[in-house]
Parts: sequence; C-alpha cells; structure tokens
Amino acid sequence: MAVQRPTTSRRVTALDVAREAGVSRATVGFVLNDTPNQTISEGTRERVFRAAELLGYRPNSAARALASGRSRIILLVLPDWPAEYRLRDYLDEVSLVLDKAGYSLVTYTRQPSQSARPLWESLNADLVIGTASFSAPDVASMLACGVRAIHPDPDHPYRPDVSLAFSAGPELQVEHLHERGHRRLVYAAFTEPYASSMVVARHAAANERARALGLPDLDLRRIDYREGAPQQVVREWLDAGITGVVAFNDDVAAAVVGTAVRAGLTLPADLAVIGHDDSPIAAMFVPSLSTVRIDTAALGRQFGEFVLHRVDGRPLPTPRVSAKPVLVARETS
Amino acid sequence: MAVQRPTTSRRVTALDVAREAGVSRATVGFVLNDTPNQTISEGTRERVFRAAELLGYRPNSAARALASGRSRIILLVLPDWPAEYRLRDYLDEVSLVLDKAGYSLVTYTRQPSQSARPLWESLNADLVIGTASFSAPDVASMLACGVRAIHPDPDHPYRPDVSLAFSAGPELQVEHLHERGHRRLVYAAFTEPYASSMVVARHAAANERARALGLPDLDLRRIDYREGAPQQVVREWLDAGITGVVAFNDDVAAAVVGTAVRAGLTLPADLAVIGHDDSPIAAMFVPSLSTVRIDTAALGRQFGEFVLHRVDGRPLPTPRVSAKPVLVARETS
DNA sequence: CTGAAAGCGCTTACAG
DNA sequence: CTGAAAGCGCTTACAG
Repeated sequence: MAVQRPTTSRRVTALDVAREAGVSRATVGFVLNDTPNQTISEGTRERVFRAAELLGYRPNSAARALASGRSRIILLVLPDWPAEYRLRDYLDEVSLVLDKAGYSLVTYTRQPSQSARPLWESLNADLVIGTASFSAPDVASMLACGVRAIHPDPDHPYRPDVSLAFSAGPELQVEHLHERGHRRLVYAAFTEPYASSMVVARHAAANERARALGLPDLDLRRIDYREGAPQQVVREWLDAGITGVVAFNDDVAAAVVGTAVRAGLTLPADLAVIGHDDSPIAAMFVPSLSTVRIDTAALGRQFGEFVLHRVDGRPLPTPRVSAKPVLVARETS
Repeated sequence: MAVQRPTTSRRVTALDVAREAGVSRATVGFVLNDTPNQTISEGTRERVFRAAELLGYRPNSAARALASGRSRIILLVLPDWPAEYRLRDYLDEVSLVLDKAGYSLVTYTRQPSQSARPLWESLNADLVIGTASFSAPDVASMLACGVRAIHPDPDHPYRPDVSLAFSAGPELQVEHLHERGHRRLVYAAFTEPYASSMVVARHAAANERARALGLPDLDLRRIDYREGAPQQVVREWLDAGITGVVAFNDDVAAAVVGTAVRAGLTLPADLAVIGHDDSPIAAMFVPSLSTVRIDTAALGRQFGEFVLHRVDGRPLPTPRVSAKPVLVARETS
C-alpha cells in the first residue's frame, strides 16, 4: 500500500472540514466533540463526519490544549523504568481505561541527572501521578507549569491503597511462610536502582501482616547485587535464626536462592524463599522459585478508574473489587 | 518547606513577565528564547531574566507548540515495555542528550488492543522513532497528526545501524562459541511478548558473523516460556548435533540453561549457552550464565546525536565510535 | 438549530 | 535596539 501523503503539505484543519461540509468551523467542533447543549441536525452531523473522514482530519492537539486549558494527557511518574515483569500488564490496563475516556497515559522515569527538565514542563499534563509523594519543589514546578491535579495530593495524606505497592502480595508472601512453619522472617530487596518507595510500601505491608499473625517485625535488608554473590548476608541470616526470606520480587528471590545454593544450603530445609510477580525467571530458576502472582490487570483497571475520578470527578465504582493474589508454591518454600 | 502556591490561580504568562520587567511581551520571548538576530541590551536581558525568575514563569508549551509548529517532543515507540535490563541505561543517555538540546523524549509502547489511539495523535511530536519500519497506516496517521519526521524514514531503506539491535553483541556471542570450538549453533528467543523486530535484527547479525567464520547459518528457534520447561526443544537440538546456543538475552539463556540442568545435562560439556545483556540474573543463575555486556550508555549517546541530526539537521559527529561489547565468560560456555 | 467572534499564550516577520 | 500586531488552530460563551 502506498503511503497517502496530503497533496498540499499544509495540515487539514477544522476550517477545511467546515468548507467541505458546507457548515461553519464552530459547527465542526460541536459535532466532532459531541458538545452538550448543542442541537445539531442529523444531516449536518453526517456531513461533518463524512467530510472529516474524507479529509483525514485530526484536531491539532496543541491548539486544543491551548484553547480548552486541558491537554487530556496524564503523566505517570515511575520510580524506575518498568523493568518489573507484571507492571507491563498493569500499565496496559490503566492506559486502556484512560484511552476509552479520551485520555492518553504517558509514563516517565526521572533521569538520575539533575540537569534534565522534568517532562511535565513540556507536556502540559492535566494530572501527574507518582508512586509516592512528590517533593515540595516538584509540586511547585508542576503548579507553575499548569498541571491541574497531582496525585498523591500534596495537600492530603498519602493514600497507599492506590499505589503500586499491591499490599495484598506481600501479605500473602508472609502468610505462606507462616503456614509453612516459619517464624523468623526477613524482607529482602536490592539497593538502587530499584524503586525505593515501592520497597518501603511492600515491606510495610509485609510487616502489618506479620504483626497480625503474631510474628516479629521483618527487618528490611537491602542487597547490592552488583557486588557479586552476597554470601555473608545469607550467613548472617542463618546465624540470626532467620528461616524465611520474603523477597521484593523474583529477581531478588533469585539472587538469594542462587547465593544459598552456592553456599551449599538445601532449600527450603535450611532457608525458605518466596518471590513476588511470578515472572518467567521464577519458573526457570533451579530450584524453581515460589512466588506470588498478582492480578495486575484488574488492579490496573481499578487504578484507571481512580485516575478518571481524580481528573474528571467521575464517581468511583463501588464496591471496589480487591483482586486477590495467587500463591505459586514451587521448590523454594 | 511549604508549597509555594501562586496567589492568583492564573498561570504566569509572558505578559506578566513583560510588565514586571517593564518591556514588551515580544522582548520577553526574544530574551528567553535567545532568538538570533535580535540585539537586546544586557540591562534589558538581565531585567527579563530576573522578572521571569521572580514570578516563576514557565512558558505554556501548548501555546508555544501552536505558534511555532514544533513541540520539541520526540516520541520513541518501543516494541515492548523496556523489560530489557540494559535498555534502561540506553534510554537514560538518549534522554539526556536530547534534553541538553531542548527536546524531551517520551517512550511509548503500543497497546495490544486495537481500540487505543496511538500516542502521536495527542502528543504533537516533532519526530517519531521506531525500532523497525512503521506500517503504512501508521505512517499515514502520523503525517495527518502533524508529525514532522519519522524514523526509520518511510521513504528510505531501513538503516539497522541505529536500531536497538546492537549487532556487535550477537557477533561477539557467535565469535565466543566459535572460539570454544562450537560449530553447530542455534539462535534462541522467546515468542511474544518479546520484541520481534529486535529478535530478527540480532539473529541476522549473528548469522552474518557465522558466515564470515565459515559456520552454517543459525536457525532461529522461538520458545514459549509460558509452556513450562521446553525439554523437547533441547532434546531436538542435541539430536541435531547442536552444541552451542546463542540466546537473545539472559532471560532466554536462563530458560535454556534451566531446562538443560533439569534434563540432567552438564554445561558446557553437553551444551554451551551464551546470553546477552549481563543482567543481574546472569550472575545469580546456577550455573552462572556466560553473556555479553554492551556499553549501552555509549550507544545511547550516539543514538541521541543521531536523533538530533534527524530533527534539527545537526551534523553527525564523526568518526562514530562503535562501542565494543565485552565478553563475560561464566559457567555455561 | 447554526454562525460570527473573542480568546487561549505563544512566535515571528515587520516597522520603527 | 525595541515594540505593535498578525497568526497558529482550536474552544466556547453569545447572538441570532
């Protein structure tokens, strides 16, 4: 198929459509935007639609944003590139829900370098979403750039129920190890570059469940995987009487399990490990990793609805279904 | 620190800055944009900068885009979420180079669902970059949406030297297995959702090197990791006399190695496997995975320069340094 | 039921 | 060296 180039290099505007349809340019806007309180005859509507289709009209988003004061862009600031396996399905669903409501989701990871201008300066987002509270300078910068809403709301306390912590996951991890008879647990995560705020939130969720089960709090242990096999960390745990490791994700679980195997330990007899995500690596690893699978698609849909509530004032669907995570017990627990 | 809210909810405009500085609004634009062929006195410049600083002025990007016809946004369409470990450094560097030139990089992964409108419809990008050629309908849609440039250029043949294939990586993988005495090799990748175009490009690079070394072509074998351990695939290879596996990335290598270990094979005696990326999992896996590390940061910088060449017509820096990949030989080769 | 017109906040020739 | 003014392509009261 040959690429259809416009004969004139000029882009098609609403005025072109109006001329083609024989109406005013305002009418074109009313029809195409389905503006309420405008009664347009069916014949006119038809003609406008046909003309727009014929000419391949796409509204200029910059002009629309300038005139309406809304860009219909939602910016999601991620703590890290979405390397997490399940995050993909999650973001796909969020994106889909927003798209249906006429919004576009843009994901964005801050550069480590200070010099780079944050994306909200050039994007004119209606709403900026973070996975943790934004710093005061960030909030000030967003407001100066015309961002209309920020989540988490800087004026209100942080609402962890809509974060990416997926607290049901860590809770199930703890429950599982508890059921298997483990009482002394530790929470393991990597040091940078992994998402700090998500680590903190999931660790907190694990601790909450541990307390409810009458277990002592889980220490948060950050491992630098770049320093090679962290043999001594595992030794320390054994010396301290730890028998179960709750890992932030499957990569962390793999690091711990790999180290333990090389140290000659038998899993889960000497040490039980449970990951999070059920990423491909969990099944491939030798021994295969016990883990927890989150219905991220359902949570993504739910978060999408929440975002529309924030940006459009739509009512939140109630009752909100809390998607239950699934335990995937394999060889490490 | 308290969040500084503007006293009036109205956003600060160039007119406000002009009034504060006691100049015309046009002068504000000239100073802040450093417009060439405008000679503004140093005193005036100072006053404008001070006023803009004082008021916290941020130009409205929608107005700017509408008036200038350029958004200074570059859209990178990724074949998949950046799950690849090394892609992260790469994108960081591209982003940084573009930011210094006043451009913002937005990364974007197409939704599997057909219904969602592509992001270039709402973003007004100056340049859309793909990792493979775009379909004719996509190109038509971009042009209708005012995209000024597309890469790979739909009017010119695909230039693989600026793709994400990193052809030096696959070449080194093949060289290494060849050096270790392997003559019958196979190229392994996952089925969806992994990046098809990158698989094809890397497989081609591996084949090119194999031919130069006098080896037979590598078959491309796609494995569905969701179907559990692909035992029979490994069996087939052994029966066919294959002794070396070149894997698309470390995850694929892990799947193959895990399967082989479970099947009771000894690596690398029975089968040699080499991954790509040197991701954390490569060192953690038992046995640890031989792999290839790419200087993705250098390649990212190079690609950033190329993008600026495409969008701004800047000269390409020559000679272009081809960042040499590093072999990381571990237990599987 | 439809249209003329002001306005969003910039950029950019052009005139002094 | 600086400013007045047109124009980018929409949206949206407002008037018929």
